[in-house]
Amino acid sequence: MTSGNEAAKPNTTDPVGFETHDHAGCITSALAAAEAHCATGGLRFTPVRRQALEILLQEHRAIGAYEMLDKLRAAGFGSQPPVAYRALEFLVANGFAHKIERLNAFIACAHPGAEHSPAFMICRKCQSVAEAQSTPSRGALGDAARAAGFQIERTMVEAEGICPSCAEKVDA
Amino acid sequence: MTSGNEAAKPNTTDPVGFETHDHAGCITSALAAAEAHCATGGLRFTPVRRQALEILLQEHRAIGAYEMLDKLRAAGFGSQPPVAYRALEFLVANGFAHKIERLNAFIACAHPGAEHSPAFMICRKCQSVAEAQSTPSRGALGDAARAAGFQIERTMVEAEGICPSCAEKVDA
DNA sequence: GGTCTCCATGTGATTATATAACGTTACAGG
DNA sequence: CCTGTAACGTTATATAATCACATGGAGACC
Repeated sequence: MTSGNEAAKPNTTDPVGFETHDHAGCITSALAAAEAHCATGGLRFTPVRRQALEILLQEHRAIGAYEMLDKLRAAGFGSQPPVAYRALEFLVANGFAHKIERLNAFIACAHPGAEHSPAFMICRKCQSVAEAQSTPSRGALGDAARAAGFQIERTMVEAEGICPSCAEKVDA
Repeated sequence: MTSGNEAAKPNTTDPVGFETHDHAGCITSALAAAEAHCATGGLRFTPVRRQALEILLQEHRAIGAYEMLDKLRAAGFGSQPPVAYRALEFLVANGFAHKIERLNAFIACAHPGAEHSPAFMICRKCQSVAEAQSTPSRGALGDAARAAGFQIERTMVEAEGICPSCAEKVDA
């Protein structure tokens, strides 16, 4: 609410999560993209899976598997942990969501469809999470991996710190 | 065992974990370094903490808190989870060990004393872990953080893939 | 249409990981 | 010696994740 730039559309490579945006629109388009991707790839975008993705998109923050389970139960689905874990596993496996290892929590992908290796910025005050891009194979890690003969398949990058919103609250 | 280069001493910035090295020596020197650091900083390098670090150094791999607890119990210390978690918390807080979020496990720091932001290479076959350096604030993530106004305090970089040893076993 | 198979779902039970809360003990400083 | 603080040990509990098994639906195939 500190600015009135709701007309500013972030492009798909911007970090998302610390700024206002067209929320209803991003939910709709992400769901549509997921549906299309599933149809193309022969994947089954079942009701639980759709609901789980919609929950992640609505919350727009990292939520734990049990919190997801509560919401799925409230929506009329099963009430045991595997229900949530299986839906989340599907979403993560297909790039619709990511797991934040640091928080043992899950968040909707901010750049659905695009091939990317995500990096996350996690606020240690308010726990909000923004997704950015990382360049895993470049830089020191890539050099070390090549030198050691290690074949990188996937990288997790999670930065902990203070988000702009919390920074201006405390100012110190 | 594929090479006889046990005389080759890796320098302190090399990745550690996928190659032979002077194991007894690295344990001794790491314990001494920890002791010295604690004496300097007024920290208490108590028996449990020392034993915990020695266990991590001996194993030279990532071990879970409960596995650590078993070993501490065997060494005559308390047998309840907080015993292990507190020792590990101390070691991590003071840079003697790191937590591998991906594995919910802990590993002795390979570059004790040095200020560094570690990056890990985790083999998905044998679970071995090597520590390298990362350059968090450089590259795409640093750019995104600056653009978003996010103040990075700490970064976790964990790469999953195949270690050289497992790679030559399967060859595919 | 029948039926077979595969995959997804739902459930109960269990395992794994981590922390809360509290009393006791060791130790440094006055 | 007294006192404050930090570390330790224990009980109990919270949180996270998986196992194992039964049911059911959608598509493939005849």
